[in-house]
Parts: sequence; C-alpha cells; structure tokens
Amino acid sequence: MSYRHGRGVRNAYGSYRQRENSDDINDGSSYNAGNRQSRGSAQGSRGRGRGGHPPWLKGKEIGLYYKKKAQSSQQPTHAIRLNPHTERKIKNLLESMPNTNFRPASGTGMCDGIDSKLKARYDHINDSHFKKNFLEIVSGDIQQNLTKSMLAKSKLVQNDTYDKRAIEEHKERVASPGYQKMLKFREKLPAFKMRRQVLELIEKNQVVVISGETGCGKTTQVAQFILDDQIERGNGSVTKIICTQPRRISAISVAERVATERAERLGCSVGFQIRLEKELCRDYASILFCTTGMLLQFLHSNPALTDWSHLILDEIHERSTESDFIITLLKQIIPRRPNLKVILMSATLNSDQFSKYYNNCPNIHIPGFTYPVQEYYLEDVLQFTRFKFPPPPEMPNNHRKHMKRYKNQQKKSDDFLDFIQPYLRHIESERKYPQFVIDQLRNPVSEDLSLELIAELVHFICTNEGPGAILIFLPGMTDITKLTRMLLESGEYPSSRFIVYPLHSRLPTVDQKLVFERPPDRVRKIIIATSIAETSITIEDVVFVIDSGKMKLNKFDTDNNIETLLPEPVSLANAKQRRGRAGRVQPGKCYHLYTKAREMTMDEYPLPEMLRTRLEQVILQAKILQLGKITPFLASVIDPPNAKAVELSLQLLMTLNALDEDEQLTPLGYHLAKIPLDPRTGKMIILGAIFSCVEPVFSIAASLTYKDAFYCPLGKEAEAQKRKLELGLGQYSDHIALAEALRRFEEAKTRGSPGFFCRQYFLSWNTLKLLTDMKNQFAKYLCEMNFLHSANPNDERANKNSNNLALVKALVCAGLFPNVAIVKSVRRHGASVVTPQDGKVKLHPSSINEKCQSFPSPYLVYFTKQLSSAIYLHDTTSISPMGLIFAGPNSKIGEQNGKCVMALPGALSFLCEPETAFIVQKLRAKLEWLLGYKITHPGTIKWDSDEGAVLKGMIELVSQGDEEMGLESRTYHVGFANETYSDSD
DNA sequence: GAGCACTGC
Repeated sequence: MSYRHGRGVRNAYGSYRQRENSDDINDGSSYNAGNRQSRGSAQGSRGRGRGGHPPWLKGKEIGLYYKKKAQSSQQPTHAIRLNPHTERKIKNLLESMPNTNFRPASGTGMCDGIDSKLKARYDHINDSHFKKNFLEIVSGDIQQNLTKSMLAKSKLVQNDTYDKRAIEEHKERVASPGYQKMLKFREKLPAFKMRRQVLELIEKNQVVVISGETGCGKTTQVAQFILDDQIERGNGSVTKIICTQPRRISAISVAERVATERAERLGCSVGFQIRLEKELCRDYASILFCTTGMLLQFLHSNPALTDWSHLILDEIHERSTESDFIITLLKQIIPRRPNLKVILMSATLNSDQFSKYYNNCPNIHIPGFTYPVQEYYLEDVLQFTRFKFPPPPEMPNNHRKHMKRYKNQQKKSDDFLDFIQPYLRHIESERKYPQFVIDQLRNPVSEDLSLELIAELVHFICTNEGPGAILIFLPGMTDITKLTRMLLESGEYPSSRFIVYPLHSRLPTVDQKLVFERPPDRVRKIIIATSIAETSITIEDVVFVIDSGKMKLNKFDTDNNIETLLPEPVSLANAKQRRGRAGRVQPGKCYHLYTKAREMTMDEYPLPEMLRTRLEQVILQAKILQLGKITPFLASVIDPPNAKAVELSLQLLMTLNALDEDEQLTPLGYHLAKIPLDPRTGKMIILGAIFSCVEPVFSIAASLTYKDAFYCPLGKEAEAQKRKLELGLGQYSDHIALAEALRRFEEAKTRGSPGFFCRQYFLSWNTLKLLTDMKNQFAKYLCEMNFLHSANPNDERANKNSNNLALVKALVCAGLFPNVAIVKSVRRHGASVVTPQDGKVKLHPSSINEKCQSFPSPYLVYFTKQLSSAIYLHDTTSISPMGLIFAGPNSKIGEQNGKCVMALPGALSFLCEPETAFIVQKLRAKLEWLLGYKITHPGTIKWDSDEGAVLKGMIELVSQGDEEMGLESRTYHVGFANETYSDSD
C-alpha cells in the first residue's frame, strides 16, 4: 500500500525499548503509545498520586504550577547517539581539518566615509562587492538615500519628439470609432462629470485626496484625465503615472479596462505589473497599474520615485500595512520631489483622516451610484420569521468545575441585559414591534450566530419576496459548510428551483466560477460566503443580502504573543459594503442579524492591518530603506502600532540574528530584507542553497509564505486528506507533503497531465503554477546574490542533496527554529502536544500528523500557530533530536543527574555520551562559523574542500538522526508520479 | 475535528 506510518512506528518503538533496557536511560517522555508505562512511573516518583498540586495554591497559581511542571518534565527528554561508523567518520573529518576557522581579515580599503565603528565591526568581510552594498545600507539614512536617488538618471526628460508623437497619437485615438463608443459609456460615470474640478485641484496641489464609492469610476477615470490633459498640453514625454491596487486581480483587470476604454491594447499607453507577471507600458505618456507591494519594491531601488510624475494610491481606506507604510514614507519623499503629484483615493467613510494626515490637503468627493437598498435589523427579521432562540444555558449541577464558566456566562448575560434593556424599553414605547420580538431580544443567545435563524430567513425570502439571488455572509468556512448542508438536507431547496453555492478561498476555483453564472429563469441562486464576497468577488445579480454581522479576523495578541483568528463583530464600513452588494443591478434588501442597538456600538472601520499583525517584515522594509530607529518611524504612521508589538517583533528579529543589539541590520538581515519572504522562510531558502537542497526547500518556503495548494473540496474532505497523507511519504511531515505536491506537479507537467494530477490530489493548479514561478524567482534572487550557480531551481548543482529527506526536514527545522513543540503522549483522539510558550496546543485537523497514533520523535517544528477555537499548529514536521541540534544555535554541554546532556535554548535538552556531545558540538561550531562566513561572503559551495566536508558531516548527522527514528531518509525521487511511494513488503 | 481576505523588482 502507499503509506508507511505503521512500519516506522514498529522500528522506532523497537529501538527505543532496546535502548531503555540496555543503557538504563530513562528518556522520561511518553510521546509514544508504547511508553505509557514510563510516563506513569515518572509521575509516581514525584510522590503526588494523581498529579495533584500543592493544596495552598489558588486560582491562576494552580494553572501556573502545572505549566511549570509540564515545562520542567521536558528535560532531558531524549538521547542522541551516533553509530560507531559515523562517529569515526566525523572524528576523522574534524581531525583532518586545520583549526583555523577565521581567514586573515584584511581591510579592503573601500567604503570611505563610513563610520569607523561600523567599519571595524565588519572588518573581517573580504567580499568587497557585498561589503560595499551592505555598509551603504547600514550606515546611511533616508535623506542620503533620497539624495542618491535624486542624482541617478531619471527617465522623465522633456523630449519634443515624444511630446508631438503623443499628441498625434492621442488625436488619432480620439477620432477612432472604438474610442468614441467607449466614451459614451465613460461620460455616464459620476467621475467624468468632475473631470475639470479634479484636474484643477491636482494642478494646484501636490497632494490631493479623492473620495468616492465603488461605481463612481474614480479608479478607471482619474489616471486617464491626468494623462490626456498632460498629453494635450505637450507634456507627454514627462508624464508617467503609477497607480497602485491592493490586489493582483484588480491591477490586471483595471489595466485591461482602461486600455479598452482607450481603444488600445495593453503595452502602449497602459500597462500593469504584479509579482511574476507584467505587461509594461511605453516609457512616456503612460499609466502603469501595479500592486502596492510592487511599488514598495520599486521604492527600494528608487526611493525618490524619480521615474514617475504622478503617484495614485487607490483603495487606501482598506488600510493595508503596505499602503499605510507608503503613505508614511511619502511624507519624507514629497518635500524632496516637489514635482511629484500624489493622489490618494479612498472610500468616503474615512477620507478626512488622510487629508488631515497630509496637512489638511484638499479632499474632493465624487458621488457614487447604486440602487437603493432597504435595510432590516434583527428585530425586523424576528418579526418576519417568528423565530425563537433556544433558552440560555441553565445552571449546571453544583459542580465546581463548571461553576466558573457559569459565573462568566452570568456576568456576560447581565452585561447584555444592561445594554439591551434601555433599547427594548424604547421600542416597546414606540409599539413598532410585537411583544414576542422584544422577549426574544432579551435572550442573550440572540447575539450569537444562529444558522437556524438564517435558514428561516432564507425560507422567508424565498416564499415572500420576488426573484433575485441571495448572498449570505458568514464568518468562516465551518459555518458555510454547516449551513450549506442544512439547506440542502432540509429538502426545501430542490435543484429544480434553487442552486446553492458555498464560497470561500479554499474551494476549487472551478466551483468559484459557477457563482457568476446567471441561473435559468425561476431558479434562485443562494450564495453562502465569507467576506471574500465583500470586495474580492462581485456577483452582479444579488438582490438580497443576509449579513450575519460577524467575520473572522487575524490579530496579533501582544499580551500572549500569539496570533489569533476569532470571529468578531463587523465594522460599520464592512456592513455598508455588504449592504451595497444587494444594489448592483436593481433596488435590493439587506438583512443585518444584529439589533439597531448593537449597531450603535460597532466600530466605524476595521482595525488597520498594521495594528493587528506581526511587524517583522515592516521593520525589515524600513531598515532596507534606511529609515533609522524603528520606534520613531512607526510612531509617525497614521495609526501607530503599539509599543509591545514593535518590541516583540524586534526581539524575534534579534533572535533570528537579522538585527543586532543596536537594532541595525546584520549581514543576514540584509539578505533577508531583500528576499520577498518572511524572515524565517527567507533563512530557510538561503540554507537550502548552501546545502544544495534547493528544489524541495524552495517549494516549502513558497507554500508556507504564500499559501499551500491543498483545496477543501466540499464532501470529499476525507479523500483529500488521504491524498495529502500519501504525499507525506511516511515522513510525519506536512512540509514534505508540500514539497512532494509541487515536485509531482512539475513532473506531471513534463508528462503533459498536470490537470489530471491536480484533480486526483485536490490541488489548485493556479496556486501550484504561482508557487513554481515563485521558486524560479527565489533562484533568480539567490543567483544574483551569488548563493547559486544558476537561476534555475532545478539545476543539478543546486540539488545534490535534494533527495535526502532527513536533510530537507532539518533545513525546514533550521528555518523555523525555535518554533518547536513536544509530543507528551498519544491517545486515541490524537497527540497531546505542548509548546514551552503556550502549554497545551493542538495539531490542526488538516495536518498529516493530526491522526497520527505514534511519532518517531517527540519533537515537532511548526510554522503557523494560531489561536482559534484552540491553539492550533497548522503545519508540523516530526524532527529528530539531531535535526534540532543541527537547527538550533548555541547548544551547550552540561550535566544533569550525573549524566551528560546537550542543551538548546527553549528548554530542549538531550542525553548524550560525553564523547559524542563533544564531536557533535565541535562540528556544529564549524557549521556556525561557515554559515556566518557564507552570509558575508556569498558564494557557492566547493564540495570537495573543507567547507564541503563540514556540510557533509552535518548531513551525515541528520541522516543518522532519521535512521535512529526508523525513517528512511533517501526515499525521494522514487520514479514517476504514477508509481506512488510504496511499501516494499 | 477545522483555515477571513490580501500581497512581494
């Protein structure tokens, strides 16, 4: 059969038992089902019976006691051993290598004018090319950076020939029937009527805010107004407009739309550029639509934006980290570029805030046009449906355990009553609603999401209202799946008259496209969606919107240093956007499932992204732009992130050795800031290049930071999970599955059957395609940086060790360290897992390891940890102790209970023979030095020299680590994909 | 037993 877990288990189990008997090492862990007994005795030996806590502890102290206890019982957990053969090999290797780690450091005489302290610190760097670039970045500041950028040659030079050519072309274009036909349409847009005012305002001011709702035409028209006006005035050669969009799709579709309106093809006066895809426009008299992230990249090499005459930032009301960052940076650029015109485009709601931020710059409003939408609230919906909420939970039997939960509930319920009573008294006096509605509203359960109520409301609309599609907004995928099932299983929605679509980002795109189709007459379309239908996906024929009033939002909880994904009440801006979705083709109706009273307490806008995410990447961006100390810069952002968030992200960057204690970029940090990846995965790909393990490691890095390609096909979840498990190659690793998915996809492509492969394994073709392109991009970067011979990630020289799965996992581990979790025991319902920071965590149900009944090692590394209904590790790889030693810097040799241990930061320690510990550490130190050297002297590895020997030694160690666990490490590339990984017996 | 949505020369 195609899956190998069972065999690994037997091996692992067998070898551990043997060890316990022969060496008298109590490994103290109980991650393996077979080790339950040892766990029992370990607890018993502490003499506290059923693991009780000291009786004097109260409340929180008890929790802390157990947390501490869980942590202390982690060490030492496991033994490191080498087989005599390997040990001898490594010893020989170390002996054959002279002890001169540091090559003579001679000054290069370059970089004059740079701070002597800095110069001294990096004196040992001999690579003059790297040194020059690096020191320039760490020693400069933004003003110098801008000056340098201003001095560089600009593409904007007045040129008579181009000016005239632009005028001629424009005249011809305007006269063409295609243009005239489109003009008729354009003239109807509200924005077109404001043409003169908009142009005048831009003429007179350097910065202008334009506000207007979707449908007013500002996105497609404003750039054209400016361009045509400048062309007519003979300024074609010095007019280049760059216009940013938050999403890739909108950058392309807006560019296409504008080209069509100008009766042109893309590539003439209109172009677009997004990551990995571009259709550039000509070098004069043109408009480039790009993603906001793309502009940020442009700013790295040309912070003064000297190649552009106009900058339009669209959709800035969405408050993405990228647009907030650019808006902040622009404040420094604007005074240096008085001829750069900046146009900020926003929805009406918060446009004043931007105008204020820019010294009260003028704000012009363009009215929008949509059909009127009648709004209803929970009180109305209850009246329509006569729905009754279930009674609030009752008092539990006097059980102490539940008492606390009950009291919390009681408190919440009391707060709710305090909040709702005044409103209920008010509507009671107005007599607008019958008594049963008011009674229902008094029930605190009325604030929770009720799929039953939504089902009733759908029923009500279908029986009492005219035709038109219904769009339902729910917080997440789980609720969407549940409601879809409820509706279909009720039998009230036969396919002859209804068509129900679930809609979220993890559904196969084929299914997503059907949503746009107009159903046959007398068939009603019901779409059950996440907030993806708020902005990203527009379904034209929606007439009825049901707004659950909740959405899931990613936040960074700085108190607990954890990322969360929890359902929250939507903001008024979201609610307005949802309502607008009902009025695109005709007057519509919107049903909010919260009361008018609740609406009064809702936030006006969603929290800006910069206030709810980790800031590592923002900090690296700021560093590469030479913005100096991060705190003052971030304090000047329109809504500054809190100090704790900045502090935590700085700490992580220092732990990763991307920043030094002065908050300056280190050589590693310098590389990481230039790679379009999260710092951890960035580190991973550099290591992948050094260890000649590029193909699988790049696949994993791309999947982790972009998104994995696995779909959630409705109704076939179990089958999809089985397929994923197959791709895991029996390695207890989600990351190996990601690499294998991409490898087989590329293989299937060369055979000409990628579509079949994607369907078979429930993978997204589009995502895999993009991931493949991203891998090529990484290779291009690392080749430019000198870490790779070629820009081809499949180059043989870059993949000498790609078939060594133990090494792939160790490199993943090295990138993700110290994200380590420990399996304490395995029960029937899955593993009991802890992390040093959070205590108990769960493996996410989509993980290969979630159903695992035993693990080859108690250690797991993970990339994503998120608090939702519990703290979940989304992706894990089971890693050997040797893999951890490989990944973790600064291991120390010590003694515990008379035995030698190797300890890593984060309370990880391993029993080890002193002799073994000594050579492992020595080799590890050599690796550490080599990595440091390679970072400051980027270059490819000479495998037959000393540096190659160090890497080979490390590879030997991690491979043996996997053999110890009973895993076969060299099982990669086992022929073609149709010959799936198979058990030889 | 479950993952809002985006993005990177």
